[in-house]
Amino acid sequence: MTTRRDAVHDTLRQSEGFRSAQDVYAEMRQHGAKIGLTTVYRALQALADGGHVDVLRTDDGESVYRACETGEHHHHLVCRRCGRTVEVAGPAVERWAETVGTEHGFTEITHTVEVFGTCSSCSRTPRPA
Amino acid sequence: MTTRRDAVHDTLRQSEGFRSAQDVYAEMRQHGAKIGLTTVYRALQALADGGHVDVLRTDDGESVYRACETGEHHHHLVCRRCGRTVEVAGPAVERWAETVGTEHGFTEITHTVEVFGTCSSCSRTPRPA
DNA sequence: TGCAAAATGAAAATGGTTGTCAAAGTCGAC
DNA sequence: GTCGACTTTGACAACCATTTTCATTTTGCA
Ligand SMILES: [Zn+2]
Ligand SMILES: [Zn+2]
Ligand SMILES: [Zn+2]
Ligand SMILES: [Zn+2]
Repeated sequence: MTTRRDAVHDTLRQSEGFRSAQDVYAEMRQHGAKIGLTTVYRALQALADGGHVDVLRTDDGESVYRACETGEHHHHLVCRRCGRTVEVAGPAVERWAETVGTEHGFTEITHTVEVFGTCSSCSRTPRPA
Repeated sequence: MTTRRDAVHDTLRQSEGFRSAQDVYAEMRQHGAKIGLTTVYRALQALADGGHVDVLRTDDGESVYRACETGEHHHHLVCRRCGRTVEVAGPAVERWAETVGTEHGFTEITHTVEVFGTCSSCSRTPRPA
């Protein structure tokens, strides 16, 4: 029953970085999969809701997904050129967020933290412009 | 020449939290301002590009803007209920981001950090559901 | 005053995402 | 094995924030 969802999950697992719904859809069709775009969107949503994949928004507002190794809370170091992504932990950041929120009387504190950069492989190739 | 842009900036300054382009447009019209939606979008973009206002994306992909007090690099503690926003500094986070990026061979490191919570005023009102 | 360049905004286009709904698949009950 | 209730699927249309177009002001300046 979850064949489609698993297929989407698998496709995501084979990707190095974050991929958009349209990316995943295109790739699956490329590999001969018989699936609709709507279903890909639904599968990704379900996977995200269930905490099986991570989601974030690109600068241009697109949602991108990634099947991370660890199920625990973590953040990402993403290459802005090629998308290569490294999962990173930040105990100091976790504490800081909690503290700063509490200090101002806020409760139920959450946070979003992403780090971007140019990876070593990409910084070797000629500059963009 | 920058009359419109200043008007948009002023409207933003009178707001406590982050506001969307449509919000700003609606409020300006409410107050009798003669301005088009396109111009509001352009003004906000220009202000953001010039570093005069901060931008971030809501969970549903909308861009929201805020005229912050300080021009220096900072982050935000935002009430997810009423939008009240506090500007916060996080030297530890700045260092952590730089370090974690460098450790993995990344250069030109940037980061996005936002903290969300329920402010003391809001946590006094009855629970949502 | 004259006019080229910049700003404006109404309307149309864009594009990712979600809603609709009829067709296809699932599965236990009989 | 068949039937019917329920779920899943996906082509297509609808949404909606944002961008593009482009004709019409407005501005800056000689
Ligand atoms: Zn790279
Ligand atoms: Zn964290
Ligand atoms: Zn609040
Ligand atoms: Zn910072």
